[in-house]
Parts: sequence; structure tokens; C-alpha cells
Amino acid sequence: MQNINDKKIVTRFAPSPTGFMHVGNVRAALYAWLWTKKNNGTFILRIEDTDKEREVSGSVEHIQESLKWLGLNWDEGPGIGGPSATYLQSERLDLYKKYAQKLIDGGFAYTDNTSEEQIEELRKKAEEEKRPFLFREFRPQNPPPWDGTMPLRFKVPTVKDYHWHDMVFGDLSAGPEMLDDFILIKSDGYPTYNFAHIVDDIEMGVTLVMRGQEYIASTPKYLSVYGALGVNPPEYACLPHIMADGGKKKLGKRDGAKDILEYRKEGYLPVAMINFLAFLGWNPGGDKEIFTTEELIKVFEISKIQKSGAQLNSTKLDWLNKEHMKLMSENERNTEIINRLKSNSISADERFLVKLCPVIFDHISKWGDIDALVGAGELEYYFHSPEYNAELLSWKGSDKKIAKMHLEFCLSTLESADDNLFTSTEKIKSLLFDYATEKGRGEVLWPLRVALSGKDKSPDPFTLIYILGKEETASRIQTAIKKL
RNA sequence: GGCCUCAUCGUCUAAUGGUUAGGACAACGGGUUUUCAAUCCGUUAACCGGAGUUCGACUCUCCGUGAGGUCACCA
Repeated sequence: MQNINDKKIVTRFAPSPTGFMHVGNVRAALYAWLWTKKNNGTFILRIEDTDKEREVSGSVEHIQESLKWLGLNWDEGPGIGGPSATYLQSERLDLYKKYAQKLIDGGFAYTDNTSEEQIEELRKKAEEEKRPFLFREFRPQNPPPWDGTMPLRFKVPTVKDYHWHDMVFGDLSAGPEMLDDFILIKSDGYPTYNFAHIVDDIEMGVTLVMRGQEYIASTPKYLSVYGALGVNPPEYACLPHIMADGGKKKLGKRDGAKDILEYRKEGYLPVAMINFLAFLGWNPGGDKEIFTTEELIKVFEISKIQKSGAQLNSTKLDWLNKEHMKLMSENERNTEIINRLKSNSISADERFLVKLCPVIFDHISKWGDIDALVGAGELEYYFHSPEYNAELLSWKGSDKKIAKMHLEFCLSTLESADDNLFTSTEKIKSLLFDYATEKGRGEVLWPLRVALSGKDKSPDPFTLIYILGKEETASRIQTAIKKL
């Protein structure tokens, strides 16, 4: 698959290290990644750390770990390097200066010696007059040469309407009021995002810029800079925002957006997470919903990205995760479940735990649900004899003597049964099922199940017997009989 | 406020002028399970409103309405 110009596709994910990554950030990375994988392109990870005040230490590592968890490997970037190394903007300051000088030389940039107070005043005035504030209307008459201590501003060359194409939103346009003399280099020497990303995208050969739709409004500014630089702009694909679960507000850190690594902690599968994220605002058009990452790469199309923002739906994520868990081999699943049990300080004979795994699997949609199961004591009776409630033991209040009689029959049947009949639920069932059917399943099976679990809700008695084993089963039934 | 964008079941979406508007999640009901879970079957549920264009509009145009974005020495 190649694009129209037959040139290699280069995309980038360029987060700023201001904290953790949430679902919205990661989806942007995923789409860019899917598109490059599909087209055999290059996926660049670039860290936009030009705002030293908002930077949160550890974020760079956190971002990388998040991407690695999901398998979104980058071809160039931190830890790997590449032809444009380094990939940290704070280490590329000379480059931005070089480009800034180009703009100055071409008459496209000037020193802004206006005081912040003055700007503030002008801005207020514009607001009072209900018209947009445009710095270009107040350009200083004789700006001093730029010495790096004052901000450097872009000088909009031609004020006009802009029309451009976006791979998601289609044809877009903006009026001249969106064009203004914005700051290229701040007074602290760092470039603004508006400038740095353009320089880097040019230098790194980026052919497609994917980013949130909040950048649509400032695209004319960028186009104008590309024009001044005499460089063709890349293609654009803006992504709609993801809305918070249950609301219509843009997902953001302040409205409870979760760190993507939280999902790892809760035991979601990376492949399910990818599947879920991919379908949040995109779908390939068929009825198929469960996709492996490889399959997604094959069918991914930018043109099918939705234009409106999708709401996060964690219930659907749970469903999807379960579907992907079902796709795992039983061995893999058991290993995960047993590890999770162990991390909850549950230890028992390995063979016993393996028997227990399928039952646990039925009740969870992610590994972390096991924590809750353990915490609520739902698994207690597998490991310790339960307390018996004599009322519970008799079927819906029927005669305790009858319950006792049935239990005694079950006990003697099981005790006299051959050991190898305890190797499957089906075999155990064959021992007792006919009797239960004859006498009334409820009357027989209810007290039996309660005798084994002590609860009114549990798996069926045959499964319980299989898990507990012959000896423990007999011992529990005996105890229950004494209670009656 | 200026500018820009978006709009199908509760949610995620399919439909590219002609369908009984389809699927999935959720919800609800039922079968199977002694019970829970799982599973199977089924039900409820949507084209934001109004004008046009057209033989025919969810699909095209315009006007409303609603929602979102953006107007920083943040990205």
C-alpha cells in the first residue's frame, strides 16, 4: 500500500510531558501508528518539552511505558534515536534559532518589545468592543533587532482566507481573523509549540500530522508559516475529541480521565484496549467487532474516522476485554488467574488452583476483578470449610429430615465411588443426577450445594465436588448432616 | 462575542438518493441452569427541527436549534 505521491509515510506522536497519558492521547497515537504500520511508514515519537513550567518529571518515561504496554513501538524517538536525534525539543534549540533567523532574514519575524501590560490593555479593549484582538494590528513601529531576550513574533505575510483539506474533516476553511502574529520564540529562549512542531515536522520529514481537532482553528497560522518558509505543508488528519464516560464533556484529566496505565493495573489486555480504542470513533464498516492488532492494521482507514466525538463506554470495554480473554488458550488464562490469586496472597496446591480457574474465569471480565472477588470473600469457601446455616440447608423450608436423608445418600454414593470418577464434573454428575432427578432436583441438589459452599449462590454442586475433591467433599457433607 | 466544526436507538456505530433504517454494548423478557455466573433465543429503542432540490431524501442545499473547539510568552 502506497500513498498517491508514492512517498514514504512518516507520522509522529508528539506528546508534551505534562503528566500521564489518557485514553484520548493514546488513541491519537494508536491511529497514527496503525496508519504507518499499514503503509509501511515511519512512526516517530517526539517529546514536546518546551514548556518547562508545566513539565512533570517522570512523564517522558511514563509516556514510553504506556506506549510499550500497548505495543505501539516507535521507529524513531527516545531510547532508539534516528536520523533526527535528538527527539526532545528542549535539546533542539539551535535548530529553532536557525529557522527563526531564516524568517527574520526574509522579513517574516520581528522582535516584540511590547510590554505585557500594554498587550493586556489592548486585549481588554478589544474584548469590550466585542471584536477579536489581533496583535498584527498593533505591530511595533521600529522593533529592535532580536537578541533573544524578548519574544520573537511571526509576521503574517498575507492576510487572507485559508482553505485546506483534512483527511478526517474534509475541506476546511477559516477567515483572516484566525491569522495573527503569534510568538515563535518565547523570552526564555524556548520556541512555542506553534513554531517548534513545524520546524521538527519539516526536519523529520513528517508527511502526515494527526492530532486533536483543537488544532483545526490554528491551522491557518501554520499554513502561513509554511508559506513563509517556502515549504509544502504535510497532510492533516484531525481527530475528534473523546467524551467522558456518561457525559458529553471532552475527556480531560480534570474530569477523571484515567492514566492509561491504570487499565494495565486493573488487568485489561493490551489487545483489548487497542481494539476498544480503535473503535472509539472509527470502525471498518462490517459487523465484526473483535479484532487483533494485526487485523486492525489491515483494515484501518483514516477516511472512516468519525467526525463527532465519541463517548467513552467502560461497560463495552469490559465486554470487549472478556471477548479477548476468551480467545486466549486455557493455559494462558490459568496462568494469569493463578498469578492474580497469588498476588492476593492466596496460595494452594497448583492442581487445586487449576481446577478452580474456569469457575473464576466465568465471573470476571478483567484480571483485576479477581481482587474484588477475593476482597468480598467470594472465594473463601473453596479454601476453608464454611459455616453452615441449618435453615439454608433445607430446600425452601422443606423438612430438614428430607434434606438430611438426601445428603446421606449423596455421601455414601460419593464415598463408595471410585477415585477416578472425581476427575471431571461430568463423571460426578453421572453419579448423582439420576437420583436427584428422581427425588426432585431442587430437594437434593440445593442442600448438597449449600453443604459444600455454605452459600445460597455458588457454582453447581458437581463442579464444587470436582474442585474440592473426594475427601473434602465427604468431610463437608458429614459436617452439614450433623447440623441438621 | 468573532471564527470554525459536528449532529442516526441510552451508548458506539452501519447506510454514500429508493432498506420493514442494520449490527454491537447496555436494558428488559424467556429457555437452560436448584441458585449466581456463563450460554442460547427474543423484545424495547434512533434519522435534532423547518423549508427547499428531486418521481423519491438519514443521505444534497439553505435557515434554525443544540453540542463541541478556538481566540496564551500552553501544548
